[in-house]
Amino acid sequence: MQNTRVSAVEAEFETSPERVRRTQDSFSIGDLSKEFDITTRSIRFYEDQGLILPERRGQTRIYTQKDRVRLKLILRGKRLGFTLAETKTLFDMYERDGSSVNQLQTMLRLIDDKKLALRQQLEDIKVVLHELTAVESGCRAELIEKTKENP
Amino acid sequence: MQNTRVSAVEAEFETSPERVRRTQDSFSIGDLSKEFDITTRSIRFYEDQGLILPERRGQTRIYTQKDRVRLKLILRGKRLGFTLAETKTLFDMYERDGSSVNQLQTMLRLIDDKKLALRQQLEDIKVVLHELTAVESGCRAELIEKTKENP
DNA sequence: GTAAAACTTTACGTTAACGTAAACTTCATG
DNA sequence: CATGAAGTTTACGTTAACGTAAAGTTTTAC
Repeated sequence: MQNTRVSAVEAEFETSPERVRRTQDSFSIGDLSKEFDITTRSIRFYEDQGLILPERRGQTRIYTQKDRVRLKLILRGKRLGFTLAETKTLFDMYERDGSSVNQLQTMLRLIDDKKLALRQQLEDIKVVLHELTAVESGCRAELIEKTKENP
Repeated sequence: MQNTRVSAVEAEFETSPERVRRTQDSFSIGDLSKEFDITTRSIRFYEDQGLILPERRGQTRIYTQKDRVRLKLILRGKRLGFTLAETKTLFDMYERDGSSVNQLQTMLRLIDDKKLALRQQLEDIKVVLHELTAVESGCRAELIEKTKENP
């Protein structure tokens, strides 16, 4: 009974069958597109890019809980500014290295890069906001001049 | 002798011939590409998009001070987050309305839009930075766990 | 006078993440 | 059994701002 506690990140990857029995365990592409409010085109695109690999019943795609979790992770990644390629890297890494120490380190590197880039962006935006305010002041002053000239 | 003072924005548009006599009054595409550290391809592209209209001596483009000033404005616009299309709108407006009250108002609207968008971006980035930090903490905690398990 | 440098036009390629359209099959339902 | 919903594949289109290559002309330098 060691390891009753499941880490947050792994909990999203490993689908403990017992805990989800009460909900579905397979989904159509429509189900998922509704649940996550994305188009079926997007879901198929993620498959094209090698991020998901649903089973097939004939032609039709059948998605498991694992696929569903992956979708969730893809979308979270997007919110965090990861490209699909970066997210795929993490997935591939997890495939090859279940224990995933490697993956965690890669994730940390990615996060660090993102944070750096975002901080830079933050600074840039602040600068531009100031510049914009300056230009704005200039414009206002000029407008007042013009309005004086032609009342 | 009224109007000795020239407004900042107009000063960039109107090239007072007397004030620039000591420098060149025509430039090659190479001159400008070096001065502004952009490729000649970019300069020709701006022409394609209708932002500049240099004279020609035969095939060769001859740029005047006015063109040079426009280039400077294009680049400033880019720094401020304006698209080429937006900058073109301002140019076109100036062409049709030299007095330019209209232009100033449009500029103010554009600036306002940009500021709003940038502030939104700023907020978004802050949120993501926090999320990233949270995920990072999770990863670190997990790494420590893993390292304990397999010393 | 010739070779290199600078200039020209034309036009396809790039990036990311899908949108959109066409043309088809499969499934459920009244 | 027809029809409409949901699914499928294929493949071109979108956006912004150029990059890059090819193939030609003109100018400058020695």
